[in-house]
Amino acid sequence: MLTNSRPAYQPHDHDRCIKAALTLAQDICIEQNQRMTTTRESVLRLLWQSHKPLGAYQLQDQLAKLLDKPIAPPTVYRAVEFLLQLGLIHRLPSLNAYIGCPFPNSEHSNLFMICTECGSVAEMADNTISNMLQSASDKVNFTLQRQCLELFGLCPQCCEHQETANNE
Amino acid sequence: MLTNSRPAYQPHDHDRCIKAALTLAQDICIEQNQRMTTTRESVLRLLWQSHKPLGAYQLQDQLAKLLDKPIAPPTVYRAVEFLLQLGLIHRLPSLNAYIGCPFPNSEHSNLFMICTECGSVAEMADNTISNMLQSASDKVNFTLQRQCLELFGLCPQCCEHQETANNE
DNA sequence: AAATTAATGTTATATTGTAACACCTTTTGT
DNA sequence: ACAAAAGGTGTTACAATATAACATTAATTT
Repeated sequence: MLTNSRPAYQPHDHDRCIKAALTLAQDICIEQNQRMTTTRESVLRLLWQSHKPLGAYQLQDQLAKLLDKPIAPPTVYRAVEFLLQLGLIHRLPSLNAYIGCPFPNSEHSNLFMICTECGSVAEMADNTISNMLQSASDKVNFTLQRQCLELFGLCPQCCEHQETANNE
Repeated sequence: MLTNSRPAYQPHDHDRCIKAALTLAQDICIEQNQRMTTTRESVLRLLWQSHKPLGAYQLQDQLAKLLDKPIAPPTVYRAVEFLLQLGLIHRLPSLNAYIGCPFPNSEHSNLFMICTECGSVAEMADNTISNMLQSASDKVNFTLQRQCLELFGLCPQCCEHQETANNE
């Protein structure tokens, strides 16, 4: 099982997270003969700034500030599209938002645990689950190509807070 | 395992599907002391018309024709909201679209198999999968509340078509 | 350096979803 | 049966998300 639930949910040296993600992204770009431009890298950096997903228009605002110039929606969507195709980020359809992928170079099943309280998102990749979905698909003759699994609930922190709140 | 993949993918007496769904919806409304109005029933009927999901504005058009009067977006969204809350329909976040739920009164896991070719959607409920997601959540201390699982691929028909096309 | 390709800027607009308030219809209590 | 209350719909306006089309600039190739 592959997951970033530890770092997503707990305090840690996040600058290292970001740096690692950006370096890896660079490598992947070179490998695939793609260009990691300033805009694209900035968007990726912003999506790694926290473990909470950002919408396109939040990205627009933050990108405008970061680059200190006006940014129009297409710029954001293009960068996002590029990063999606390289598997460097994911789109969370139920939130209309985007988040950095913690393991971009490994095949995985796009399983997200979304905290309904604080909005944090952790990703998990689990072969057992993938295999099970594959065989469930087989059973009904569905040719599985790709998947997006969104789980909603409470992250460890928020769950604890709620419990203590209830006990008062 | 509970699934509507057979009827979703194969020709069948769909009028009976619709009728059954509407009757069941009526029962659930009475049980929950809610009102199944003309608008709501029409929307439900439209969402059962085919095994393909409809967007809000497609619903708007079709509802306007069906009721022969102009319909504004809020009317659609209200009906949809109502049906969602009763569990009579689902929203497919990746498609911004809605579809009738084939087993509205049973707890289930919202697993959809979306054909990327023809757009048909089948739903499946499988305890093994639910349990597995539950235990995966437990492992990282995530308190699972609800889930939405979207699988993308080819339905049996479209898969077959593609194969024969490739063999020519 | 010119030609080509890739990326970005810019404007306008399409699509999806809501807020707010007026009006009507059904239910409830007397 | 009637008034009051609650629930549902109509209407207008607008917010939020996403894309099309074309002009311009930057990078790469020849």
